[in-house]
Amino acid sequence: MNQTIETVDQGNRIQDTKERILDAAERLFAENGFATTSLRQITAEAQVNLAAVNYHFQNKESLIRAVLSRRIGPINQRRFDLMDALEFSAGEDGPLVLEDVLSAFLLPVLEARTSCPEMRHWPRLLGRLYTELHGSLMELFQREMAPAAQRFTTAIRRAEPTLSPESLAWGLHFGIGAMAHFLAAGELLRFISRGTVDPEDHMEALKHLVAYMAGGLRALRTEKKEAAQ
Amino acid sequence: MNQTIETVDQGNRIQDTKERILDAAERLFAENGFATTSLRQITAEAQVNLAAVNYHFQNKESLIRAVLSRRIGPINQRRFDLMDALEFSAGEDGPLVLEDVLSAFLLPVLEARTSCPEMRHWPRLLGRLYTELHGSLMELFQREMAPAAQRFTTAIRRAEPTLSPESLAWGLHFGIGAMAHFLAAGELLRFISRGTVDPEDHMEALKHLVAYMAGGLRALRTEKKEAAQ
DNA sequence: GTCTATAAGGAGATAGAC
DNA sequence: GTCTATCTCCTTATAGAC
Repeated sequence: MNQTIETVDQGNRIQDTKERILDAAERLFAENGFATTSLRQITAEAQVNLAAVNYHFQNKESLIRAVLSRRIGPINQRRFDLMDALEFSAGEDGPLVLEDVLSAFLLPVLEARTSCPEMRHWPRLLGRLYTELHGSLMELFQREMAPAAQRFTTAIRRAEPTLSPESLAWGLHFGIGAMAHFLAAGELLRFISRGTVDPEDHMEALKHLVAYMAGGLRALRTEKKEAAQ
Repeated sequence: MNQTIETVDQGNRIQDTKERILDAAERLFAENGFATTSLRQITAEAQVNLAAVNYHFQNKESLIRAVLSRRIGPINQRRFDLMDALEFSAGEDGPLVLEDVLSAFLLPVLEARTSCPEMRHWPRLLGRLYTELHGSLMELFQREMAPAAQRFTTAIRRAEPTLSPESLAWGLHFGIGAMAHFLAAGELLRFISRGTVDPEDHMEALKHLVAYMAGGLRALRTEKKEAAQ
């Protein structure tokens, strides 16, 4: 057999076993979830031996961690690059536009869906993260996301200074939920819209998601609306 | 043993085996997810025999369906009652306030968390539904939710006539995501807010969620904002 | 309706040859 | 590094006594 040497990926480049496992795991975890995906499915898809998983990664949980870590870094780097550009053009104390900040947060995730083919499963995987994550994985995720959370919290407060810290927390949480749900279950949009909306169009998604999150956040600035009835 | 007769629930009322299984399953599914919860855990928690699950429900998937069906009906009934009241006081062609409609949608779910103790796990379970659901369960859910989706879509359009059907679909999807994420992972709010927000306060949650969704939806009415830079 | 006992299979993980 | 073979455990589901 010796699949390691014979098998090539779609780019005609030889992939080593470790990478193939990560790719297969990423796809299957995204598709079916962490708990329901077995190592056997992964090794079958990756065309490697079952024992290779335990050789390269010690166990299933470490594999999950490795799948996540591989992507989080580059995504957040891209976010930070976009924020660098925004803050540079805004100057030291110039205004920051809420929509721009939200775009810098969302664009790197949404473009991963289409830009490079090897990352097209990441968005859905990210969407799963928030509801399927338990104990140690949650800690890993929070640790890796903490710098980004800090920076975007600060940036949003600069864009909307009248937003209280508590309201910002609520709004951020809701926005992350909206994003995650779209990433994990975007196909529901076809059902809701009766086929008139295409969730694969990620520029449309970005436009609507940014507008929605900005409008939602701004609505939390003052809570002095007592609705009729 | 004969646990069926000896065991009583917190209300001093004798529960039968079937109900105890449903209660235990609801709690454990909400806590740990569908896939990772085994029937053995459920029967242990319910203090019934393992075989009872297969006697009362044919298999695990049917049990999941039963857990879901038991709650969806009453929740949607409560939603419809609230909408009846709203539409009655608004009259035939009177105005409908977006916040009121959203409250009618959200309140029955959020109050389930605290109002009656036997439903306190439902909200989190509902939150899991959207990302963990596969094939046949998704169909069941869509079928049971279709009437509510129809009615609230119509009501929101009446409250905000300038919202296009497509934008409404996007906004509804995002709002469901925000709600689901809060229900399933509300504890993250403690992390995001550094302990200043209490996700268990469901009146606060309703207030913020309604304001956020209303603001987000209204922001989708016109997309003529080209953000600077 | 409820129990015991067990079937039948899939899971993660490892030992040891190559 | 990669393979085969296997261990051990846990899962769902069922057969049959009571």
